[in-house]
Parts: sequence; structure tokens; C-alpha cells
Amino acid sequence: MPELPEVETLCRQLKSVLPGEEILRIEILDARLGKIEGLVGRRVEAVKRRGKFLQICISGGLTAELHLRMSGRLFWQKGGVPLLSRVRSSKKGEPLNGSGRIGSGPPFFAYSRLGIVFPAGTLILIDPRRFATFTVQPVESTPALVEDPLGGLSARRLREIARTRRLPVKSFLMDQRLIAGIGNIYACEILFAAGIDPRRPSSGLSPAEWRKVAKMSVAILERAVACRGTTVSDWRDLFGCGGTNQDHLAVYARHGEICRRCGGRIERITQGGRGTWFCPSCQP
DNA sequence: TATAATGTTAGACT
DNA sequence: AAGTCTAACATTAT
Repeated sequence: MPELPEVETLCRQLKSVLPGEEILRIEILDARLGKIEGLVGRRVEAVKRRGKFLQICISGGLTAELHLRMSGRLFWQKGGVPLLSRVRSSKKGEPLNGSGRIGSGPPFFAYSRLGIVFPAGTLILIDPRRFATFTVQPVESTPALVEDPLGGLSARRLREIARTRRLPVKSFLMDQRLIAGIGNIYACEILFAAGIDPRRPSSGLSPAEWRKVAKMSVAILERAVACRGTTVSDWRDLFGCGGTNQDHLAVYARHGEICRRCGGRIERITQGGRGTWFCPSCQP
């Protein structure tokens, strides 16, 4: 679910609540997450983002790394909460409202997988599909940061890497080893903004086209951050609010609808098992 | 009931 | 050998 703008939104919000807080208790509600050791009694020193990873830096030289994968969400429940009494591990027909709570009255959290309890509140991981990961590592083992599009991308570097690659440019943009943070929604939107067919082989783009891709990557992602993410189905920020970037989507999930630029029809194809939306006449 | 959903990755193939 | 492709992970919503 979350790509760079959504993770960046969570990161900024976590910075407003976590630093200085002591970890009082950790409740693991899904055994898939594995053991989480060495955190209780320590203090949060900083919160950072690395691509789509969230890093919580802990006193004593530890880093907790969280990846939300497809359906993970974070929710901040202010105040001391006895989490275990408020958890549902499956939906069982109960309605979810926008904040991640079930129904009205005292908050119940559907699909809760993990709770980290602090004096000021509890951080709750909600994750229906259970792909999210949470690991604790020594700080120095954290891999180096690859190029992050916030603040600028080097078109020359992209072209240099792509020179020998034949994979479709959309898959290229989504390769996290090359660029940190672009996923399915923003890859589609970036290529529309750049006017490039997502199926084109990466090696076939001209220098001018790479400059467009680099420029549009930054512009699309920065606008999405300013909008606090894209809520097409269930994305919510740390405090339960949806983003507004869905109002700016030009192609994603608009299969069969009218292209607002040329009046043609948006098409959907499958690439690498994922949906790709594009406008054939605007993206030749 | 079949399909698709905002992600990654191990293993197979080229 | 490095690049590319596919299936798999788990669960729900349409």
C-alpha cells in the first residue's frame, strides 16, 4: 500500500510523537513478525525513512526497521492503552471506519499485528495481508541509502544505469535497488507526466526523455508528499486521516475513463503481474 | 467463482 | 554471470 509519499508522511508524523519516548512494552499479535528483542526500556532517538522503510533509531545503538509492504498501516493511539483488550486479528464481518477502528465506542483495531507502548501512546501496526516486516538491527548494519527522489534525481545516472537494460521502463522505475521509493501508483503517474509508454525498453529512452522522467519523478512525488499520500482505498496517515493526492491521479485505476489531457481512453495492461494504466496517445 | 489489490524476493530461466 | 521473469507470500473486496 504505501510508497515513498505515504511512508514520508508517516515518518514526519512519527517525528512529532516518538523522539524521547521510552519503550514500555511490545505486544506481538502475529507470530509471522518473529521475536522482537532488546527494545524495552530503551528510548527513541530519531525516526528516519530509507526508501519505503521506516527506521526508528533506539538508544544503545539499535535500529528498528519497519516495512509496510502491501497492506500495512500505522496508527497512533494517544494515551496509555491496554492494547491486548482492543485487538481483533481478523475482520469477521465487522466494519472498519477511516481511523482503523471498528464500529463506534471504545476503539477496536481490526488486523492488529503489533503494538509498541510508550508513555504518551501506543503505536499500532495494522496489516490485513500480513506481509509487513519489523526487524531490529545494530545501526552499522543498515545498508547504504540508494538515490532518493525527494530533492532531486540525476537524469544522467538513470540513463547510465539503463543503458544496458532491456526491461520495461516502468519496472526500472520500481526497482528499489536503483531508486528508493517508487511503487505502482507513482510509476504510472510519472510515466504519464513524462509522456512515455511504460512498455518501452529502458535502454531506448533518449537523454531528453530521461531528463523528463527524473524531473517528473521529483515533481509527482513531492506533490504527493504535500498531499499526505494517495487514498484510493485504504491508505490512512498516523492519525487516521486520508491523503488528497488521489485528486491528482491522471491514469492510475482510471481504466476506460477519459484522459483529461487528450480526451482519449485510459488503458490497463499487465506488466510483471501488476496493473499498469496509461494513455496510449499521450504516452507513445 | 475468479480476479485484482499502493511490495518484495527466491528461484528458474536466458 | 548478470539480467529478467514468475510464483509465492496471506487476505479481502468486487
